[in-house]
Amino acid sequence: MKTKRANSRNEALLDAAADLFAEQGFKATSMRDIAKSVDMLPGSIYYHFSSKDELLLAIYRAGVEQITDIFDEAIREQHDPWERLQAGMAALVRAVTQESSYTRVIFRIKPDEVPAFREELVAMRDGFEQGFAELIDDLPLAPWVDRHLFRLMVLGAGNHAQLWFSPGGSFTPDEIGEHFVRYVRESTTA
Amino acid sequence: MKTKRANSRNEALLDAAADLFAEQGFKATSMRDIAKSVDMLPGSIYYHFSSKDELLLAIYRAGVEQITDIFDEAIREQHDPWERLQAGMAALVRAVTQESSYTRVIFRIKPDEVPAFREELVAMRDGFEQGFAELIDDLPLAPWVDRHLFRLMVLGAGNHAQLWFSPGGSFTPDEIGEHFVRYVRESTTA
DNA sequence: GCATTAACCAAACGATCGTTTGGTATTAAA
DNA sequence: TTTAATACCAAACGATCGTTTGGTTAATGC
Repeated sequence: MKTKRANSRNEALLDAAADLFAEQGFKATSMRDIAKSVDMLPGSIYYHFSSKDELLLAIYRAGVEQITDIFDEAIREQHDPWERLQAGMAALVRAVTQESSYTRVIFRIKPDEVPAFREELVAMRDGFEQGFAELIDDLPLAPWVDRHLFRLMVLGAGNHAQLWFSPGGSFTPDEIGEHFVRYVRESTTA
Repeated sequence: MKTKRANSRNEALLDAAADLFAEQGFKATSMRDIAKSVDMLPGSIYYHFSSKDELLLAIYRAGVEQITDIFDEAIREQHDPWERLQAGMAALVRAVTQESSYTRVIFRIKPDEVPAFREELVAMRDGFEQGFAELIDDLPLAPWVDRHLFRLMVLGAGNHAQLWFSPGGSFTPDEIGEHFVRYVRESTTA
């Protein structure tokens, strides 16, 4: 039985760490930074999490859960395969740019930055990308299209949005998803 | 007039630092790492470069020069706008994956990691991406295609190759460029 | 032959890092 | 009313970081 207080501080810590990791990166964020933003002393964090790496692991886990939900919800109401891809792309762009710090951490922090949990992190991310792969499996692509390469191209384009997307810019995530899919749809349709 | 010995040690330092930066990242590479790989003591590096940041700046400069050359040479012999884009894409994929450590550093180290030189680094990278923009300006695209967004999509797809490309994999950089362009060509042609 | 400069070494500096340790209020259970 | 667990604080640990300082050796210029 967990007390309310324990949970709230625990989540506050995760929130603060997720914010900082998403904005400054993992190595650039110190435990002292995190502690300060929740009004704690650095050592006190270790009552809640046993290491900085474990902190990232928890954030990653929550982030993957979030992005999976966002993604699933976005494509659920679409039935045309291309429109499903479009909705998925829009969800991806939202996730890497404006959704939550947790989802942004997934695309900002690379598994190699945390050697101790490298494989776990890769597995988590792959779990999400699997959803994307299924979307692409359902597309009526011409036989000369390599679905693996096609997925990497689309995923790369979406991931890259984290480097240039601006909330006040010319396009919303939905519009970006729409455009990107239109750019490839006719060329690759069987 | 510089002596041969000075230059060779200077270049050896840049080479070693570029290798390490490209493989481990900027923050994860210490001056002691660099020193060790050229059989020097850490402090001695400061005879050649005044700071770690300056080291990266020099590598960035050389890297942009390299990638610009690679890129220009790749598209020079092509005259059809789509084939020029294809050649440019192939060059980009080569640059971010297997070309030289210098070019890979440009796509691995983000300007925000070095606040002191952030703007210089951004300007350098933009200088290269300008070449890409010109390629896309020459494409006979349908009016509904946003060239800015189209460039970001293509650039993102190429950049992303650094995370999945394997020299012994199913595709060469040339083949990747060919596929990627084929995936968008028909859809977007006027 | 002498002075100078280039190219380092040896050693340390202060700062910051993730983390540990021991203690201390506060709360809840008995 | 005592006991015990919770949720911290205060202070420090050793390691590592980028960098500096002062000296040393070898090559070069006059």
